[in-house]
Amino acid sequence: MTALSKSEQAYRLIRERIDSGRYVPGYRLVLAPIAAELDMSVVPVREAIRRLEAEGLVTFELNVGAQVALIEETEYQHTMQTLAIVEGAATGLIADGVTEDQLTRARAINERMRDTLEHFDPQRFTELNLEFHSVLFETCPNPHILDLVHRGWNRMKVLRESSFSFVPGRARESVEEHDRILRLLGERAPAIEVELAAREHRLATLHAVLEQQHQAKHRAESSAA
Amino acid sequence: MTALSKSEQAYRLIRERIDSGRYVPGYRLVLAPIAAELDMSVVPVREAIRRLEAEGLVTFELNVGAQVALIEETEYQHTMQTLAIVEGAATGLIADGVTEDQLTRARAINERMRDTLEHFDPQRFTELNLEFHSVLFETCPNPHILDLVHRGWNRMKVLRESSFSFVPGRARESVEEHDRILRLLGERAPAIEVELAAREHRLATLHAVLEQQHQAKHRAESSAA
DNA sequence: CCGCGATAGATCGTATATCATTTGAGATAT
DNA sequence: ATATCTCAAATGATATACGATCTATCGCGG
Repeated sequence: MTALSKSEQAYRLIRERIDSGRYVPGYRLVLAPIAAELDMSVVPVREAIRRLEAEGLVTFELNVGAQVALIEETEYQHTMQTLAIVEGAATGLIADGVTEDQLTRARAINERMRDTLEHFDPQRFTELNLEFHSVLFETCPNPHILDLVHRGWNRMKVLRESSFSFVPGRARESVEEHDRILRLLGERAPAIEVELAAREHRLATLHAVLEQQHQAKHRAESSAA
Repeated sequence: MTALSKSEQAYRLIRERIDSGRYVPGYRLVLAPIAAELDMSVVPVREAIRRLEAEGLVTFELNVGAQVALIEETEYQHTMQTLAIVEGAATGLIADGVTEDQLTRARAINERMRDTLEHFDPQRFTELNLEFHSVLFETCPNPHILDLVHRGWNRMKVLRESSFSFVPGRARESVEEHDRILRLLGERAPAIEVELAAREHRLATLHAVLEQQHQAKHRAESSAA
């Protein structure tokens, strides 16, 4: 009835804790305590950590051990840029086969996102955002691309909690960009157009965050002077 | 002096054998014999196989074991399509920062490819092709995208050996498309233009292979009738 | 003759034990 | 005071052993 190997259990636990931020970047994943907590030996825990390593969520050093992947300044940029590319591509790929039902549901989700703009809840907004894109990706014919999108999302989960805060006003733009993507899909625009719109959608968020960081830095410097 | 863990040794051995085609798709990776051959216990071998699983080179089933990933008809398409997207993106990203030195070396490699067209050697051609793109990717600022490209190449290694043969005439076109990409890069064309050219380059190969398969199938059917 | 259940062999999954490596604290010498 | 050396504790890496699970074969009953 378990149908779940111990290494799978360990994987899920560690993964969940990284996602939730309980294991922050830099946290050392020591085998023995984790194994003890899960009431298993270290062997399955090692396997779980190896999987996480292959996914880029933890870094590893021979005879030293694993720690939750650290994020450099540029890491966020690269992840977002990559996500923009693969998410854009995935959206472009659905352009030809998107159904009216999908569009209807996506529109509904986007309206709910619009509603939340009044009493804004970043957590909820992010959830709805994932839902929005997930609905569209349902009919993506290329599972590889979808896999890359999901990897990107997972990576973002780690990054989000760290030092990258929310950008005011970006949510509203985001909803409008969703409108635009839905409109393009609805009027059966060329796939490349849809792709680039989706890509820009993600890149716009990246640029907004970078801009905000730049300004925050500038403020800090002038106040220090 | 070893500086190499056993699980790493196991990983490399298995990986090399998958790449070289010695372990064909469907081949069952049984722990004990591999461990015996490498003179180690099964534990590091398991870890190695887990890594390969995370990379998609082998599939895994609980309590049954691992086998080299099988390729369905559509798998090749999806892999090539994904590779077209990420390789295109990577090429687009270098557009702004490409150096004259890179272009010179890439041109030289492409000329060597042109030379091999006379007495054609698919193996050699593929090597040079990788070299060509590698030279360009040297300055790619986004390591994530590069990683995706390499994953794609690895995946292709597995697929190439299987059932997807060479397409006559495609090599010459390929060299010409390389010329085109180099020309765009040389005249500092917009990144998106470079990206789409590189993407098309890869997609053209995909379409050529599909077309050839379609014709082969058609021939088989009419001769059967 | 075919289908189904029992059984044995193969193989995987995990625990325990041991060896190897790293790291840091304390001692010692310069 | 600082640098380096030594050694012990912590931790990772691997081997071995055993129990669990699957798979294929064989025999039995329909």
